[in-house]
Amino acid sequence: MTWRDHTGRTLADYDRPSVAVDVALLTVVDDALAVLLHERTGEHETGRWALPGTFLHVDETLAEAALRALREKAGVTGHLPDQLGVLDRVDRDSRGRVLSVAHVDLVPAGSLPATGEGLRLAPVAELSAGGLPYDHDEIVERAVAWARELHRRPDPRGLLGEEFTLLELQRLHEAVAGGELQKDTFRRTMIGALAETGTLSRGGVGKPARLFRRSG
Amino acid sequence: MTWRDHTGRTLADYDRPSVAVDVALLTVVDDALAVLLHERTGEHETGRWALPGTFLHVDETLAEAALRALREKAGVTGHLPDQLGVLDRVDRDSRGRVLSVAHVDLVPAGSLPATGEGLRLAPVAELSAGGLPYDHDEIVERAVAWARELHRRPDPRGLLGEEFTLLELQRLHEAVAGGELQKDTFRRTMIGALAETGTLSRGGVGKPARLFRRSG
DNA sequence: AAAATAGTGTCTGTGAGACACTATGTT
DNA sequence: AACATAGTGTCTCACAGACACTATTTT
Repeated sequence: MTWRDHTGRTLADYDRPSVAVDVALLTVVDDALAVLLHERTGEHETGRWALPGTFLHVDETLAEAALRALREKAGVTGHLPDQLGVLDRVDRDSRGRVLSVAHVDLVPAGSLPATGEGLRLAPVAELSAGGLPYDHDEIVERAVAWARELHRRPDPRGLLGEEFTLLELQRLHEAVAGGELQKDTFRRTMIGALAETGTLSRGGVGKPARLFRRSG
Repeated sequence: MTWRDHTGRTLADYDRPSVAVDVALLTVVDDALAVLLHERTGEHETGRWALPGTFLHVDETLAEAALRALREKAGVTGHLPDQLGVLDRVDRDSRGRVLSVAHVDLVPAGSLPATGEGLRLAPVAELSAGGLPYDHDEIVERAVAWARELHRRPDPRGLLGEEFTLLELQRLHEAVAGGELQKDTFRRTMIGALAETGTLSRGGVGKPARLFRRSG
């Protein structure tokens, strides 16, 4: 039995907006924070780079749609983005009324497919205003702020793998923060959430560094 | 000219979810944080108290829909809620696939219409789990967390009016925080964002207190 | 020996938290 | 005088930031 309102109409009788999801998938390459873009195909948009996105189907959750967008548009699997918020300007999409639920994740560069072939990792520091279609510039801006807030803890998304030196951890955090950090302060703020493995790094110049893993 | 995809379809040819907005309108009454509820009317829901909400129309923004929900369901005007996030469980609404974009605001109790008549201010501490329909319990929970984070600054929403004593400010912050605060610490953390008016409170017992207003 | 990186001792400043005291009004 | 509320001096603790030093490795 279908629900009807006081005028006998069902939900299907009312005009509805479309709902899209867009995903800002962040990673760190060459000590710089970057976002995954894919090249659009279609009549008036070839050559346009944008965030992976898709329309929400009626039988899936936002998280499922975000996963599907990553898989279909960028060949990426294995990551579960967080929700950032809804972009709702009435004229944000020329195809009609489309809400976009923005998502974000921060993942190891090694977990992404090879770039080229309509796939690109763009350093966020080099994105100019207006460089992305729709309001994707705003999504990236909010995604970067999300990542910076997240990085009060040591490598919360495990971009470095299980074991790492404090210098490696600091380089990662500097890439996300977008600036240099001081090594003694950094060490003392992070050390509380790290555990020594007991082994030392090998193969570099200078004094070998202790290896740590995340803890607490 | 209407946009068409590669199969010649327009956006209207695809099945879409409905989008609702729900608003957790918080206030402080009797030194306690409370949320505005209204009584639903309709066949199977009379007697059910819920957050004010409505369906998003295709030609309005989420903010406009939130304002409309407050006006039509609760007779409240003059407040602009913030967006909290999207609730998207596939089965959250038995009428069909409905996303809810949750909103929140914190307003002076004096700016609300009289309660009674299907309108109620429920202290959030007294709401039991499962007491509200849909996932409105979760919305209220997130709204309270939002208000607590907001209250790192003195009375950011101006619930006290222009001038107030530090004790009045402390009582407000205790209501939002849901617990007692220490007066000397509270004074010193807030005083930097306050300016003295130069006048004193009148009419109470004990030493008259200086009046302050927000600044910086 | 020189260079490079790892790691720490220590000083300073800030700010929260807590205790106890002083100050000034009403009853 | 007793009480109630306002306001502050001061001690402690924790932590961020900065400087400079020591430690251990490679070249």
